[in-house]
Order: sequence, then structure tokens, then C-alpha cells
Amino acid sequence: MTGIDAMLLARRMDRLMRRLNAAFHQRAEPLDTDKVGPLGGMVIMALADLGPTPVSALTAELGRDKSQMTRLIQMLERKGYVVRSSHPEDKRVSVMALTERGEAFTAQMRVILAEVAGDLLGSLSEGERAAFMESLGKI
Amino acid sequence: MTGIDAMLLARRMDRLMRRLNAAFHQRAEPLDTDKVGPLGGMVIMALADLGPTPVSALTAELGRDKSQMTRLIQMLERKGYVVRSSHPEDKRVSVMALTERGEAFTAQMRVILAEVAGDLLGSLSEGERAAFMESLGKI
DNA sequence: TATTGTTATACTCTATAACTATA
DNA sequence: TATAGTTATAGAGTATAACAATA
Repeated sequence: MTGIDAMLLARRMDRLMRRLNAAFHQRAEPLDTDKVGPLGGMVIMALADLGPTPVSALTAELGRDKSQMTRLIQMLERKGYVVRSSHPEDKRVSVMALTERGEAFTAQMRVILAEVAGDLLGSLSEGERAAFMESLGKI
Repeated sequence: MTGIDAMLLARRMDRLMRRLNAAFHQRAEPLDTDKVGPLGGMVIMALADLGPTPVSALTAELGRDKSQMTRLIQMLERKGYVVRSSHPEDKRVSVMALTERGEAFTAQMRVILAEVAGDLLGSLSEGERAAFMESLGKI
């Protein structure tokens, strides 16, 4: 017994994600001159938070498929946002890191995301916002 | 000043959606013998909540593109989950409704969604869950 | 044998624009 | 002229399996 309407939850989550994506892309697309796309942006954000990271760890962090990650990384590398280096102790793993260009892109994204989050969470009180973030972290 | 880390929020939302989708599809896919797919499921759920609804209203509710909705509805109609009827007062609009088969599918989905929601929200207290749902509704 | 990452492939979802039929 | 819905099409994201290199 959760006491909540699971179907309503699913529909609300879906709506929220749709709106978040729409709001974000509307502002981010004009700046995304290299077309790294939403998922490319997610990879860059994850690297910004995590620092240099093996592909496998990045894949787990983002919850995507490893083959998808391969293609995404190749694209980002080609466009100069990330670099790969092979792990000194295990030649199978390659470690991803942001380039300066990747860092600059991250800074831009932070600004946009803050705006979008501000708009989206504007209807919540300070306390509700904090509680929402905390619950999101626990889930 | 929202007082929250917007990039962390974005990454957490993305992760939550990925996990929710993965958990749901894992359980729903074996039952989805007709391959209505995730979005087909969303359409059916929306109709279950809203009752008979014009295509345009459904499109707005789900936040998808109207051309996407057309194809989705044609697929669901072909597979016997929904029926269309033209609006008596405006011949341009067609009104969607669930068939018995659609209703039966909804009942199955409710069970699965309740399980998934239970798993996912299991780490929150009753109060946190209610607050989370409420915030989701306000946003 | 197991794991890291790559390639190939097929499918679903998304976005845009041009079109029709009614209003 | 505006709105509801359709068609066509291209692009992005996803899932799976088979594979090579290294452990």
C-alpha cells in the first residue's frame, strides 16, 4: 500500500519530463551549434560532475546502453568536447575527460539549467523545493 | 535564487525516468503482446483517466506532436484498443474512447504501475511520498 | 572465461512542413 | 482565415546481439 495513484504518478512524471525537455531545448538549441544534442549534453554534465571517468562507469551513471555510449563519445570526441585516454593499469578501459571546450560548454549549460529549474520550480516554496530534491535523491 | 543545483536536478530527473521506464518495461513488455509500446500505453492511460476525448485534447494532455498522435491512434485502433467517432457538432474533430480491450489493458497496467511505484518510492516515508506527489502536481 | 568497448542493425520516438476538410 | 487531423520524411534515442582485445 503506497497510498498513491501510480497511474497518476506515471502521467505526471511523463508530463514533467516533457516540459523540462521542451523548456531546456528551446533555450539550449540555439547555443548548441555543434549539435551535441540532449544526450551529448547529459554525458558532458555527468563528466563535469564526476571528473575523468571510465566509459563503463559513465554508462552505469547515465543508465544507457554501452553501445549507445560508444557512439555518443565518438561524436563528442570528434567535435572536441571530450578526450579519451587508456587506463594505465587496464588496457581494456578508456577514461573520458572534458576538454576546455567541454568545460566551457558546461558553464553555458549551468546557466540555462538554472533558468529552467527556476521557472519550473517557481510554483514551489523554498521548503517544498528542498524536499523535492531530497526525495529525488533518495529514490 | 532557487537554492538548488539545477544540474544535479536535471541528472536526478533523468536517472529517475530511466529507472522508472526500465522497471516498467521489464514487467510490461511480456504482457504487451500486441506491441502497443510505451507511448501507446501512455495514450491508453490518459484515455482511462479522461474518458472520451478529442484527439487535440489528448495531444495537449500528453504534450506530444499531433502527427505523432495520429499514427499512435491509428495503431491502437487497428489493434482494437480504442475507437474513434466524429464529433456531432464539429465534423473536424474525432473523439477517442477505450474499447473493452483497452479497459482490460488499463487494468493490467494499473497493477504493474502500482508495483513499480511501490518499489521506486519504497525508500520514502508515507509523508514524503505524499509531498512528492503534491509537488509533482504543482510543477 | 569474464569484462571492456566496438560494430551492425532494427525499432521507437520526435520534429517539421505541407496537405485536406471542415469551420 | 483559422483549426482538426493526416501524410511524408528525416533525425535522434534505444535495445540486442555478435565481435575483438585484454584480463
